[in-house]
Amino acid sequence: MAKKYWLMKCEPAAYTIHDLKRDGETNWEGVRNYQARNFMRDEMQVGDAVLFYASNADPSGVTGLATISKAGYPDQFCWKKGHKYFDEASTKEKPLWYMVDLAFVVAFNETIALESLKSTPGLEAMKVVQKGSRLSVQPVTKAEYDIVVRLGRKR
DNA sequence: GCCAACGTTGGC
DNA sequence: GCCAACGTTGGC
Repeated sequence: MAKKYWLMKCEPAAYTIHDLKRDGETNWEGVRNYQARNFMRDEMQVGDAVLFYASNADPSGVTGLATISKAGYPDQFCWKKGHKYFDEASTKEKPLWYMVDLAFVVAFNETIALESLKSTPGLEAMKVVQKGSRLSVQPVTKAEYDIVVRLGRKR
């Protein structure tokens, strides 16, 4: 399968690109949205490229790059009673939610703010720049990915 | 911290 | 199957 490109959101209070740099690799668990789940379960492949996006941040924007190091597999945290992400609707026979693993690639020196994304030609169609877009895992095109990487390298 | 936009739930 | 109520997301 051809390499795909993604944007994945996370609040800095939960996890940042610097945490990922320190850890090298992390589990991307806790996604509880069907669209996002379907992308992780059905489409993500090892080696896919990821724009790491900080939401609810100052400023919000892309803070670095990551890559998929493990493709979609059942979210283990659904099965832990009492855990924040416990969900009894998900069983080992029929998992409801999925997670992937991410590996660190690079942290940008400066956040590429949402504002910059909005004003950059070629990125108009990105979901993240559209008002009210809450999807935490979203596909981006190679062209969009390349533009963002170029913005990141400049700084 | 506010609040608009969105997704999900549940009564009917 | 509609839609109001609710909970959550995320920009500001």
